[in-house]
Amino acid sequence: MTHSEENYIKTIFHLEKNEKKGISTNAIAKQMETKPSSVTDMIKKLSEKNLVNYKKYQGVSLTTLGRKTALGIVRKHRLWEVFLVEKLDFSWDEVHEVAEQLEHIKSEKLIDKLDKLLDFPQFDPHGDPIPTKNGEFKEREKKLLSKLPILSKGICVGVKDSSAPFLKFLDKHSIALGQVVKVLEKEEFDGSFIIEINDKRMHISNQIASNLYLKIDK
Amino acid sequence: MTHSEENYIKTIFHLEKNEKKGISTNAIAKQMETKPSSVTDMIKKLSEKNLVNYKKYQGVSLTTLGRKTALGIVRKHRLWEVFLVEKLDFSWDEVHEVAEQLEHIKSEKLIDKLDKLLDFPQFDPHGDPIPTKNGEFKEREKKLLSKLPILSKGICVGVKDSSAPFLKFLDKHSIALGQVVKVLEKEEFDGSFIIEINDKRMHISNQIASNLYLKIDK
DNA sequence: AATAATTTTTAGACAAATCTAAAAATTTGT
DNA sequence: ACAAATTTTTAGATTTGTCTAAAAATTATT
Ligand SMILES: [Mn+2]
Ligand SMILES: [Mn+2]
Ligand SMILES: [Mn+2]
Ligand SMILES: [Mn+2]
Repeated sequence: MTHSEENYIKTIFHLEKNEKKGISTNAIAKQMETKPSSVTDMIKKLSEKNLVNYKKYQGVSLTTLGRKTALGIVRKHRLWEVFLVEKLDFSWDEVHEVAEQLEHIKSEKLIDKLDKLLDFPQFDPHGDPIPTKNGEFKEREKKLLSKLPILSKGICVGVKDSSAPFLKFLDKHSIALGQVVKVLEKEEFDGSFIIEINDKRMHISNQIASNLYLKIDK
Repeated sequence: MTHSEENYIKTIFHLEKNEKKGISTNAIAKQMETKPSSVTDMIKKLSEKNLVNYKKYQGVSLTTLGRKTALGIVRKHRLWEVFLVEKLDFSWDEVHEVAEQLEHIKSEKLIDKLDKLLDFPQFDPHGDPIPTKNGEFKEREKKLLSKLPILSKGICVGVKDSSAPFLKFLDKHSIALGQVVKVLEKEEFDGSFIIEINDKRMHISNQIASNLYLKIDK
């Protein structure tokens, strides 16, 4: 598989998470910053190779083989992100770009050994799950802070938006994965929240609350 | 720079080590397992970009910029090889192929951090020197075992042929870098040698002796 | 249900990197 | 020095992945 083919497969995989129907040509084009006509061309090729199901004008979905392939790429991407943070002291806002390149390196042995070096991590630096060698993929139970009832308590386990600006914002305000959070108040007017984090009260906008995942204490 | 351009630059760099004159189109084509006409095309592009000096029919040589670029790629290749051996337990005959891919990853920070993680190694698993960040490149003083006078003693510091079959052969016979070697006898008839290594006498063919580098004790 | 807007596909073009076949230049051998 | 052999370049084709512009199909609106 070429880099380009892998990127398409990965994009379709991610789009399928929030979309039960076939993925549209336009959605893929927008995500990949390319033109719909280019997407159609590539989809035909992927369809030839049995990686996607495709009927004209009907959108596209991954085949079993396509899904397996996507999981392999996502696995590599996320393991490399862990490596960059854990072994090379990258911060979590710097890893994605480099992982986009590293995910295309072809060597099963390399990725198995890397997995071992990192002690078989289950989640990447952004809290996203890492598929196993066999393609098993367990999403953690987690909810957006913005969706929680008042007085819930939980642990910060992930981000929905993992763009560098958002991650830097979190760093700046000392919000990190693993921290205990309590939702104190919601301001209905603008959807902002008052939370307790690091034993400190803090006011966060709705935009922030809508991009932080918590695991709820039972 | 594309992967392909980088591969050409690196090939020319390696060919320049054993050739004072311009590097011929055919030599590049043979090394890269491609056709001379493809080489001509690429050379023109590299020349446009000021990476090589080129006059029709006169062979090619790296410019200062080209050499600097080549050193960067070689640095990355060799650092990744060290990483694979030191951190991921690859054997020295398995690293080259993967390093051929990894050398094209673009991230200055990545390579600097990798260098640090590995504690700034000076040589790769095959005994080849690793250029510094600034492109300094110190060849170690070393001689082929086959070129040494009888009764010289030295330490095995490198291999000329770093193909997997040769490296596996050395493994099989417990010959490794760092070992002390004494040249006991040379058989003029077939150019083979009797050496002492690991406190054991051993008979090695001329082919082996012509591909092992020793650093001579003073 | 007909028309308008949008989405998707097709047709044709282009840049990058390669190839084959043929032409041009250089090198070798007598 | 000249012909033969070799090397190198050119010309033209091919594949991959992309693009623009136009046609076709689908979806939304009145
Ligand atoms: Mn990422
Ligand atoms: Mn991630
Ligand atoms: Mn190598
Ligand atoms: Mn090496």
